[in-house]
Amino acid sequence: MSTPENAQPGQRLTPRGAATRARILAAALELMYVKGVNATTLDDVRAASNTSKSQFYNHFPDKERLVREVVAARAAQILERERGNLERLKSFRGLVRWRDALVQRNALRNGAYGCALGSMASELADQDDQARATLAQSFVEWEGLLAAGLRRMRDDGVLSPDADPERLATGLMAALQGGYLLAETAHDIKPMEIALDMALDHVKSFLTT
Amino acid sequence: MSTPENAQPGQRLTPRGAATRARILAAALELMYVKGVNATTLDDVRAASNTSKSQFYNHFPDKERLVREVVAARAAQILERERGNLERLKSFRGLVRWRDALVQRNALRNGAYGCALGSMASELADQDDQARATLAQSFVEWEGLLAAGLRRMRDDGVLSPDADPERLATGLMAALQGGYLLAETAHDIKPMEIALDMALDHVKSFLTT
DNA sequence: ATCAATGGGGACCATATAGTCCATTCAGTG
DNA sequence: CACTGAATGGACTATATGGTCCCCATTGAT
Repeated sequence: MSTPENAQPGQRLTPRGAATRARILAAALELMYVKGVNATTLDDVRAASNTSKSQFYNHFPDKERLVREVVAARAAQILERERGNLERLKSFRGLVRWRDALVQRNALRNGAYGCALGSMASELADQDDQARATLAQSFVEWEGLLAAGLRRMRDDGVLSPDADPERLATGLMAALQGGYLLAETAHDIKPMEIALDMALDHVKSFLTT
Repeated sequence: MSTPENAQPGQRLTPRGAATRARILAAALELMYVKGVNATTLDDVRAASNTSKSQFYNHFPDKERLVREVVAARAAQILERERGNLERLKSFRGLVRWRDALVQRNALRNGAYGCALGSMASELADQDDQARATLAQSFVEWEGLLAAGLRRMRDDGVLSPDADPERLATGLMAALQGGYLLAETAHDIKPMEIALDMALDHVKSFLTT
């Protein structure tokens, strides 16, 4: 049988096959970021990954599934990165470093493409409910990393007891996402800097020292 | 000649023709909002507007032009509305009313589709530079309305002299757009409320009374 | 009524795109 | 080496989609 009943997990997979699958996913990850999900065709992915049609359908039942795996992979990648940036957050300076890292990364492209997660959210939220759910969950986890750091700050007495970590985290995430969007549209990261700085200023108002 | 040299302005246009053009644009405006720009086909527009292919190409040279007119029309519509909501802004309570109006409107759909301008910005920014420029300009004008109101508040002594109206306006817009995105993704307007409230809290910190 | 110009209906075309299928090659195991 | 299942190449199909074209209808002016 050329097309496995279940093009997903299950049956055996040689290292060679696994490498092909990884190449396809990596190409799609990149293309869907820079061109957008809907504007990326399977042929684009095929060409960029140096694979053939049959290889694609050997590993993915259809395009929708590829999209969902791309969403999941991107979410995992970003959460991994953010975990590294936030798991030891415990001071306002740490929050500033977090801000700087995001701004610098986005400055490299002058804001182009926006947030890898946010742009997919905007494109898929009203089109693929499963993808939307994954994205929503990812934002929750991302905010959770921020909230955990803010909670540590509060518990350490850095932030006042009436600071609400979850609320602040949501506000920071909104400022970040809004900043990404304005920067992408303006081709200028200034709005992103302003948005984040304003959110940080708000956090600062809860500092005890 | 069936297709006018210049499918845009120029040659005569009867009321009948104008009505057809308006119907096409209105249908595209709606469809591109709920389905997204790229996911809206000319056939969708044709069906929704009860027109034929030749009618479309009588009034628009191609799809790209339609998209640009949709962007311009939406921007004009939103700026018109926001002008009404902001031109007399001169108190913090006015800002709260502005927030409430946006949240309520978005709550009707539980956040679905997001901001009509923001979602197009995300989709078109890296795809159609002319559309991107129009959208960027529209955001600037929208922020300008906010900034003008904030400046009135500062000049009236409602806000402290060190409040920066432009900065605050950009921060408010980012919070709004980020809030839209998170609400759209979560299918819950709560994040939008939190984002806007946090931005308003920041403005509040500049109140003199 | 006639005529010219605008508006309209819809068949038609070229291409892009998702998806199918099968013959062939490759790699591991007896 | 022979065999087997996975991996691959790539032709092929069906359909969607943007865009063209031709002819007919409507309308307003003379």
